[in-house]
Amino acid sequence: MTGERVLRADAQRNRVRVLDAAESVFAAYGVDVPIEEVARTAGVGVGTIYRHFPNKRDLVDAIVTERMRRLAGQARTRAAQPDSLALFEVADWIVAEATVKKHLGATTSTPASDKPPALQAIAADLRATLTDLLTAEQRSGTIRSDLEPPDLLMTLYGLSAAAEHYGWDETARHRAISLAFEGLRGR
Amino acid sequence: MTGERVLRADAQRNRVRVLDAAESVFAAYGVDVPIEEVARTAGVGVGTIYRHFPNKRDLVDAIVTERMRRLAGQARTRAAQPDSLALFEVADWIVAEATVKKHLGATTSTPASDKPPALQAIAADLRATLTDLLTAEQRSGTIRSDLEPPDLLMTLYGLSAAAEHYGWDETARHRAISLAFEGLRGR
Amino acid sequence: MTGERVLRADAQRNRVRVLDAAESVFAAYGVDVPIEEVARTAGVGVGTIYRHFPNKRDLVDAIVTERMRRLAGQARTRAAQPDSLALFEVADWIVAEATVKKHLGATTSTPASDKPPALQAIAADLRATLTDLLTAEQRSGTIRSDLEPPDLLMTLYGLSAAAEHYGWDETARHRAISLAFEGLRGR
Amino acid sequence: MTGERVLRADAQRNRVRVLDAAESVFAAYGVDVPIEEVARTAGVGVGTIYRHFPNKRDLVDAIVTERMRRLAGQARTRAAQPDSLALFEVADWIVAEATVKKHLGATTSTPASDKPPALQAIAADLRATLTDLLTAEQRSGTIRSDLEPPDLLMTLYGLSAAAEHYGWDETARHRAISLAFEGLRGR
DNA sequence: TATGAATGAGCGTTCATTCAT
DNA sequence: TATGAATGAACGCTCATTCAT
Repeated sequence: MTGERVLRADAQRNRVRVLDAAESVFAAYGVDVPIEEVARTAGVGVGTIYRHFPNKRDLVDAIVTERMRRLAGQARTRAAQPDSLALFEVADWIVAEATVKKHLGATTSTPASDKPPALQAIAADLRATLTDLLTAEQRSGTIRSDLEPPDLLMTLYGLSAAAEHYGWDETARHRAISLAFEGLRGR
Repeated sequence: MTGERVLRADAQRNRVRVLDAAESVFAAYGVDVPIEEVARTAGVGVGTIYRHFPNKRDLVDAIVTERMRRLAGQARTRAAQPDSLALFEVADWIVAEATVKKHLGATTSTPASDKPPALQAIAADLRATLTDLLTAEQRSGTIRSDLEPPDLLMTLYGLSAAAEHYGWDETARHRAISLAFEGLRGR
Repeated sequence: MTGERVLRADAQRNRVRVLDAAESVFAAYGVDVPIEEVARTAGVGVGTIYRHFPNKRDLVDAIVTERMRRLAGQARTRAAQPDSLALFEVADWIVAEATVKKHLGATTSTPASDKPPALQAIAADLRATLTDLLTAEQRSGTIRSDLEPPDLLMTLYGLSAAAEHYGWDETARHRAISLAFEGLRGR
Repeated sequence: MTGERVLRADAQRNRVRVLDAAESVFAAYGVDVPIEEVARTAGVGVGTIYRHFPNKRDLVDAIVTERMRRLAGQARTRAAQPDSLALFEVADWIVAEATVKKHLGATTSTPASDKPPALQAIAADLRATLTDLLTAEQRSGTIRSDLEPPDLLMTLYGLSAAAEHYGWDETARHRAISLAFEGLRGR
């Protein structure tokens, strides 16, 4: 039993190494990079990757899910103590994450029926948090009351896509988000 | 001479068929679709495609260039008689075009040094037109004077990406653009 | 009838242009060069080439046949007035011809059952002439009497292959042939 | 460690199978034969070939290099105890090897700048050995003193080409080499 | 269990040959 | 009849996935 435990720990460490390697490799060269490259970066054989992730798609989804989980958690925490900056900050985190081939953004903003259930649940959670933040801002009058959650989501999607495309640093990101929020704020 | 004309006409028709097929196939399945699929859709052999376009990349570029040429032309014409709606309309055309894998948007908004010169020139032309329209609006006070052309381009990029992702119809598109422009307009 | 004659003359001219183009193109880039390249060089369409030569192989054979015909003719003429230099001179012509991918040499020296009858006949004629010259030299004692025609042919083949490979000029060619003939001459 | 060894052994066996298959297939049908055919003959998938040899050219070069390495080694050993038969024997080995599309001969006799460094080095070594043998024979007066190494190389090239073309057996080979060497020997 | 060698379907591209003009 | 556009089989090569070790 202890032996099994040790093995599990080993496997777990490998899983993490693969995930880390995949994340950086995909971010750098796109998801079309061969699995072999990920294996090389992770310092494991391809077989090991396939043991943890039945196919390439699953690996990509796992990365997205992980990133999203982190994001959704942070967002929920931040939303627990809402203030006038909360929505902006959460939006900033989301846009900042927009790297790995837009996959994150894409998954954030739609039910995405072809995504694994786990991911869909997390995305739904994030959307719920965003909706909460939106409602709060509308209640305090800082965002136009005629906006719907999808308006916010689509704005975040556009910002994420642009962030990925232009490779925005923090300054550029803040400027862009501010500009977009100006529109949401209304007169 | 007439004989040559006839031949040309035939080849030209095939070129157009290929272009049309490629446009719809790429739009539907992405540019990673096999050339063979494009050929099948066009009702020609792969060799015919390669006769007209030395390689796949050139085919994609040709589509983007064509779309962009149309757009840049329309935009320039519209910009010749500028009024308070001109920028919005041009933006609407651009966002409406956003289909073929975001390539159009991507090319509109950056110098994209790896694109063929013809495309770069057209993109530059479109950017110039947009800058003109922006300046005009700023002069008439309908757009914040502290905005730079890149702010407009990035906004259009984000909108285009979202349009492609959500598959917006005209109504959704207008709403999104209005919202974004609200931000550009300022208080 | 006259009209037909004119047409024939036209066709004949095209045939020659194709043959000339093919000869120089094949010599320069090898027989693997696309037919299209030959057509371009000849200033005709590929269809014209295929009208004269049903397939690529036939075109190559036609060139070889033509070269060989010239060679066999020259050789026969020279052999009509045999002297102590005749064999050397004929050998020199043959080796000098060795360019187009060794095809000439290859065809010169074997029955080559997969070659067109016309070519085989000419090759046989050339071989006969060489045999005559060999016999004459043997009779006058300048070549070892124990040599058989195949010994001569194989020597010429080797020299031709080397000529093609090294791109010998006249000087190098003469030196090599002299050296080889020294061996044939015997003590 | 043992595990690694075993794996290596397996891969090594496949490498050899591929090399053997390629050698015989290329010898039989020429190097233009599809890689697929080599794979079929070796009883492996094409991917396996490409795992061992990045591209077709490398496979061909590997075969040539291997043959040449064997040859250069044998030659050097034989040249260490030179006697009046040494040069003839080495020449015989070289000519006997002349199969795989003349590539071997071609590489033996020229610097061949487009060949891999390893092959060039081995070819240079073989040439050096031949030069040594030539010099020795000249010193003992069995070969004309006015001959240069290139004369010998070109003779071997011609003999190899002929050997490949005619498919000489040992008897024919010996006769041809003797004949050629007669010329090198001089009066 | 981890490894990485093996597999083979699939892709981009070429080019001999055919055929509409 | 000459033209060159169209065809499509075939090739070199890649890479997701499987499997022997």
